[in-house]
Amino acid sequence: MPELPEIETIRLGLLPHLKYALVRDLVVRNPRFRWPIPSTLSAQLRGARILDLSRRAKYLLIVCDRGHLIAHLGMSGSLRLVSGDRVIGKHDHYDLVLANGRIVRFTDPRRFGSLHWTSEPPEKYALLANLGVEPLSEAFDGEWLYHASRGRSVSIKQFLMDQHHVVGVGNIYANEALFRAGVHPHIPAHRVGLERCTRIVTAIKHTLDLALSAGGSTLRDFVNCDGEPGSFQLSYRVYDREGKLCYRCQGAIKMTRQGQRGTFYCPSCQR
DNA sequence: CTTTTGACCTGACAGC
DNA sequence: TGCTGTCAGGTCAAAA
Repeated sequence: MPELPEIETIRLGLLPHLKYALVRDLVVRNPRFRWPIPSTLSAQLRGARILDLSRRAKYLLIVCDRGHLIAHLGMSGSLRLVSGDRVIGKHDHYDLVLANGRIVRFTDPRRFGSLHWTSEPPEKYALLANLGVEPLSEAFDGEWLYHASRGRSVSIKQFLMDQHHVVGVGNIYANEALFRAGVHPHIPAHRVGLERCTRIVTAIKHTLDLALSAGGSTLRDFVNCDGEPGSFQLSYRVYDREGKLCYRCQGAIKMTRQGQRGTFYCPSCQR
């Protein structure tokens, strides 16, 4: 499923094809997502000029001359650039048709994705307005994490996964980053000191950078805009490795559940 | 205010 | 073989 590096990979892949492209149409086959695609959107988009692509958290922002199209890929969504004669699959829910006949096709078996439109500045849009700091920005550092987590009783892992604090850190990266930082996922956030906060931040940036520089990782069924998996085989050190041996200490990886999400960790390497 | 739980959806897989 | 049940995931809304 796409996490932040995967969205960024898709953005970079689509950018040369979409920048300054003219939108011929938006074809919606199935508007039923978490938020329905407004029926008026197609008409609004016809003839629009795409100026740029940007990203906020895991939202892809398609900057148009008359507003912003905001796409979220949920957990099973993909955006692929296809030719006009490509066969339409069962889960191909909408097409952004360009004037040159090429299509940006959204496929999402589980329909957790969504498509939004706003003519306001995107940062004012309700779903984006309360998002936290970007994990790859300079603002996100050990000091920031330390101060932001004071007085918070939730576990450090759940804190990191809360989009109101830091965006773009999903379950897999949270598990992996905490292992790399040597921090136990169950520790209450307020009890993680500055030194460990710094290690966590470094580990998050490092893990995201690794996947990013390799064009996305092969997280489950991720494919980039050309329909290819990421070239970087992110070998999980703890995620989905319950009962297997820790690569560092040879102890058994443990699995628990936090907020209905699987947590994987090494009890002796993470404290 | 913070924190927890439920809901959404469907493919994959385990167990009968 | 085929049915049923459970799980995964991101993230908002509602409940506590």
